Amino acid sequence: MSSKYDCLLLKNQICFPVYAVSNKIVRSYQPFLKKLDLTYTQYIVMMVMWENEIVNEKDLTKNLYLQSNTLAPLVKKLQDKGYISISKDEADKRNIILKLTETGRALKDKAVDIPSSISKNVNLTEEEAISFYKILYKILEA
Amino acid sequence: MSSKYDCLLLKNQICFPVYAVSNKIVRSYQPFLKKLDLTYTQYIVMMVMWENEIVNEKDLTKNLYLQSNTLAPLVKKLQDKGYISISKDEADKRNIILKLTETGRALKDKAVDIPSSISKNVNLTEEEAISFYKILYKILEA
DNA sequence: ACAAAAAATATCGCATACGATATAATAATC
DNA sequence: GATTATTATATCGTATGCGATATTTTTTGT
Repeated sequence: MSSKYDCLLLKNQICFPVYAVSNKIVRSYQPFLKKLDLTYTQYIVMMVMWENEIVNEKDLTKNLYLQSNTLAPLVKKLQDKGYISISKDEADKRNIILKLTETGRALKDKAVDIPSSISKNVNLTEEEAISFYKILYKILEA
Repeated sequence: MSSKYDCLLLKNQICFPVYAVSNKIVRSYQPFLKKLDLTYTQYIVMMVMWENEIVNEKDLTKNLYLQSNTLAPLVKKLQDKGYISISKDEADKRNIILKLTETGRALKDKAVDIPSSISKNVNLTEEEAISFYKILYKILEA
């Protein structure tokens, strides 16, 4: 039996499990990140900082697919914790420049074991992981 | 060149794109849901209500992979909008019973076009969608 | 039946996310 | 070079999500 309402069944939705998995992932990170005094979103900001050391806030919003009004209070917290510094670009005062501090760089060594700890719970096969990755980025870049 | 820090690169992470796609999906729903006076989370609650009409709050938390402290204020808002009613189970007063109202049921007809509007933006092939779905539920049920 | 354990929700505090609007700085255009 | 358009952040309000703790109700064990 099918009805015009079938598309509204949770089990027929593709968007819902993405949302649920995302929540689950963020939850599963929290106990590990607590040791670094980071939330999940703060952690992905730090990942960008560890990779680039000096980052324009505008680039950060693009890298993380988030907006300035989400990131602004968050990077301020990271500054308060001493992990980054915030300054204005003298050449173009509209731009905010974030710089990794020594304390922030030191955190990288504590973070390095986290990804493997998480992936233990996820447990995808190699093919699944590759396929999953491709599809996710296909959607992100659409 | 590889380093022990490679696992901390955003592009090598599987968790990050899930999080970013989830945000993107929720964002893309908002203009459509605004017409129904619903947020995304309220919408998935309504999907459960449309399917079941009468729902135990405990079952709702399980179906949506969310907690009571997230859902409690949210269902109260749905009650305020007149879409559901909230009552206690007389047989076991710990249980909260949610019931779809007529107004809530009527909303279903307005919602029925939303899923196809969204999937136009996503644009996965049939195989991709199936594979994606399987992997997501594998993670959810792990 | 009564105390202890378990189950379910209630409450609180904190940290996102995002739309909407405002403001500041720079670029473009004539 | 003054005006307009664009770009980038700032501010505000609303709605989640979640950990932690407390409270209420039921179940269990004896």
